[in-house]
Amino acid sequence: MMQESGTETKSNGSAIQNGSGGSNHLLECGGLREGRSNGETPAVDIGAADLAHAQQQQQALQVARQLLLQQQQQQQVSGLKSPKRNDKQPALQVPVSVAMMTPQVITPQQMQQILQQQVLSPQQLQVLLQQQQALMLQQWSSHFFLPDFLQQQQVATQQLAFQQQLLQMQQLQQQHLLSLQRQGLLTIQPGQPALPLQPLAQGMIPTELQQLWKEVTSAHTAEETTGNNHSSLDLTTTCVSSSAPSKTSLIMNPHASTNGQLSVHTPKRESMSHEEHPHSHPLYGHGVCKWPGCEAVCEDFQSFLKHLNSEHALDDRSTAQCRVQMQVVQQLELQLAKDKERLQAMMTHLHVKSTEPKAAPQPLNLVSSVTLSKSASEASPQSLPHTPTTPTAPLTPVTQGPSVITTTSMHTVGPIRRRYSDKYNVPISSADIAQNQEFYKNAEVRPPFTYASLIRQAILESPEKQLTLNEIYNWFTRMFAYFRRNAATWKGAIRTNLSLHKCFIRVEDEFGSFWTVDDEEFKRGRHIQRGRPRKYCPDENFDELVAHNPSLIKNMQSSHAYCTPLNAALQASMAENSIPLYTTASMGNPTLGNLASAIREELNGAMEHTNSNESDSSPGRSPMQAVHPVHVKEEPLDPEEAEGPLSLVTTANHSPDFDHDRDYEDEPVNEDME
DNA sequence: CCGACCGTAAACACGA
DNA sequence: GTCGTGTTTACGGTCG
Repeated sequence: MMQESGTETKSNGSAIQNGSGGSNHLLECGGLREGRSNGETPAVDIGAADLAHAQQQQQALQVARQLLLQQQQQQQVSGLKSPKRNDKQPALQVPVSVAMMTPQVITPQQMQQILQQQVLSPQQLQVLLQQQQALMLQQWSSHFFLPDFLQQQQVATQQLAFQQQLLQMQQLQQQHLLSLQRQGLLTIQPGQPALPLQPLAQGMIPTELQQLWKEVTSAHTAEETTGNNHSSLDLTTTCVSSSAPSKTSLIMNPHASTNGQLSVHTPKRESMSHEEHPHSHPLYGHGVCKWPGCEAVCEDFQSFLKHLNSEHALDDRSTAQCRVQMQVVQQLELQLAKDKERLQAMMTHLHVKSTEPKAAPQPLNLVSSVTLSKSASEASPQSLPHTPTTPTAPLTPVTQGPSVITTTSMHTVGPIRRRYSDKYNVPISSADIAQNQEFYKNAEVRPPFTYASLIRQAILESPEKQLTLNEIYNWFTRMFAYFRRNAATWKGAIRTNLSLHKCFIRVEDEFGSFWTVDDEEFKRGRHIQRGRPRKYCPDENFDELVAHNPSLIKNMQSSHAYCTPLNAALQASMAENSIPLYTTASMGNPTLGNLASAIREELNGAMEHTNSNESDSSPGRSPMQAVHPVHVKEEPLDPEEAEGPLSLVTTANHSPDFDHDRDYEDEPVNEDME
């Protein structure tokens, strides 16, 4: 590849020898064509936003987790009369009073909906949860309003005797236990199945229920004191490398969370604090009773216990509060599970993007002998992107090619060989390549883009929207490890594509030639029909003419470029594309800039007049000729008309010289055949 | 099956 | 003559 710099040296005075991926512009900055010689793509920060979202999500999850922990503590404590639990104190306290001002009442369903639909920031989540909690507590404590389920519950409890209350409490606790079981917070021992509890309990007498209650409670407590339950809740570091979790595994099952190092801080310290601080209690903090809606001031722990036993004894009110607290916890858990799932998907998604390249060292050894088509068929079972967020998406080892992740659309995953046919000739977005930049840079995987698309991308990525052939080569080798081999093959393909595609415009100046792209033409996807004479202009006289006019582009498309006006579509296309094409070139490079300005001016002038079909061009407009060349055609509906028009050029140029182009005389006919 | 597209290889021309 | 560049053609495969 080093040898390829010869031409470039000629053109800009500094060789480009960075086939392995160095930064071109540094080497080229001294050249006159420095502006356009850089095909380098600035590193795109593809992951920043995603990571930010993931971080935010994780923060939200942490907050939710903290809230959930506390809620569970409160729930457990409020629902249980076990003496063991009285020694415990919550490590976290929710400032319930903060949110009391919110007048709105959000039903659990609404809250759940909100929580499910949105990714809340930590602050938002916290505020929302606090508000909701506060509201609910207010409602229960005042008995002004209760949600339906609560009303039913309360009516039921009011009609029940103490025995029934016990039964209800037992059911509540069973629900709680079931919930905890689902979450993996509670390990049900073999001899102590929890599921049969429900039918069992219904047939039990209160004393039996109480006994069972105590057993379950103690089991729960014992389980809790180990800290395992809490550790299972810690999501901070666990989800990166794990595969997409199933719904069930999402629910914080400690047995399922084997893949992540469980963060130690919160859980164990909490449980230890409970053990180590006998006077701590989840419902007691800062001298205040933390019973939902209570906030009674208790001078010391003893008075708190007294208060707790007196004011929050087992009655319908406490039961209702407990139940509501359970609802809160459940919703938090649900939200947590969903957020965790979301985070999991996000992390998996980002993980795939960031690490897959290295994880797939020899993803597809399509390198050498396999043809593009073969690789395409192997690599891409499908041609349309699908969401990477689906659990199935990420890594399918063998057949998988690169994971293409689109940010804008984060949706392409897998080896997608994109073929940009004329019908589906959608340009590759910068993101398409950029997002997988690292992958293709490191893995010798054939990019699922056509040469034309890649060439276009290379050109468009360049500051000046123009590259020399050598720069295009460099871009390929720099951006794709795959193109660091078999140079002859793909370089030949590049050249062929440059010549073959209408969208690529060769521009020649005094320093050499470079290639630009007509994006509109590219989107049209038209190729120059094979067998038809094209850009090549063997006419010696013409060459002579070009020699006298360095800015003249050689690859003028055939004679009709000089005798027919541009069609409207072409004009629009040119107006859109040509100016940016040259704008940057005109800056910072005097010579080329002048040339570019001249071309642009000429082009603009031509644009304004082409509709007239008039040959308004003057000899002085010669640079202009250079520009249109290639696009001359292409109104599919009316090829001939499309062909026709372009008179920019000048009678003067329309010299006998061009008549030698008889080879191209039938071009319009051929194009019509398109 | 057909045609368009694509990738590849090759031939050829041209200029340095 | 060699090399880089550019064009054109042929061929086979894929895909709609």
